Amino acid sequence: MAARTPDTDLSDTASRLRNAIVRTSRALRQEAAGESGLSPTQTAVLASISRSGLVTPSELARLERVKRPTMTRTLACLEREGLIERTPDPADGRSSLVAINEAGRERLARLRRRKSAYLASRLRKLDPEEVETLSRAAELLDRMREDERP
Amino acid sequence: MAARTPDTDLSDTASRLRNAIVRTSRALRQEAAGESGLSPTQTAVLASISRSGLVTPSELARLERVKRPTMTRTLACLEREGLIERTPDPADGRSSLVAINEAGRERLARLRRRKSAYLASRLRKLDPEEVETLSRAAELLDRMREDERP
DNA sequence: TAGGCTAATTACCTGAGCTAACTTTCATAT
DNA sequence: ATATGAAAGTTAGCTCAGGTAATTAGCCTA
Repeated sequence: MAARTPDTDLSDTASRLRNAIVRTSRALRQEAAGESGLSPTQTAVLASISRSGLVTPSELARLERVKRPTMTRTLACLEREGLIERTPDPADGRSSLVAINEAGRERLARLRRRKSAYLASRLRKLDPEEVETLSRAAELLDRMREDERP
Repeated sequence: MAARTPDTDLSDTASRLRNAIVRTSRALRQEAAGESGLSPTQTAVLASISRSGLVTPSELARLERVKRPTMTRTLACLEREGLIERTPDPADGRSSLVAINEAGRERLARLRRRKSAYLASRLRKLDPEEVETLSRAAELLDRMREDERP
């Protein structure tokens, strides 16, 4: 059986991880402001829409773990930018279906190239083994959040 | 010699890492709102002050990679909460020196226990080896940001 | 000692999260 | 058939945390 990790170590790791994430997230936000015109939040939502195909605002809010009014605002912004389309939901008159359009796809492709450049340029300075560590960390972070059911 | 990591892999890793960080950061912010009374940003600054001893607002802004007015506001908040003290800088009349006080140290200790609980409780469900991966990832994220000199 | 640089602050803008309250629509129970 | 309750979306209004521009006060140097 695997050795138990002492709680003090876990707290320490948690604390360091938290600070690293907060600061990196801030750096990402700043980077975004300069280049692309879309914030990390907006980019994440656009990517979610792209992955989902046709999706309701509520579902998006659930995916992004954000409350519905927040998603309403973000979608309004993406729509203003002309990156998404909305059609009425034929199955539910209260709802609408959101989809990415051609401009959105292009923007997303460009963003993936340019905006990941911030992290990618830094990843490029690391060993392949360190990149692998970060890649696995990304999966772990996502998995850690999965069993939240609030 | 180590195999070169192809750029497409780097972009992919960068993209996944970015989304994971953005979403985790959001989860942390929500968690913070409930419990402790201090946001992740405020916590990070208080921890920075604690590490630094006596430090000027400008230096803190540099450490946290934030503009000075932003730091002014955050410090005002920490001061209102009675967690830090300011003394005039004997060497420079324009500046002041910031230090954590006893209440700040206590709060920080409590925060480290309580606020890391969010991450710690999730870390607890992972294998020790996975925790180790995240621990190394935290170091790597910090190192990656270090060579920014804008 | 005049002029320019730097530290800090103030005022104001934006984005992104939240809750509360409202409208419209759906589903259901009577 | 209709009344009631739940759910989707929005609107309004709050907060925090970032930013820029402009101001004030102090430092330094030619």
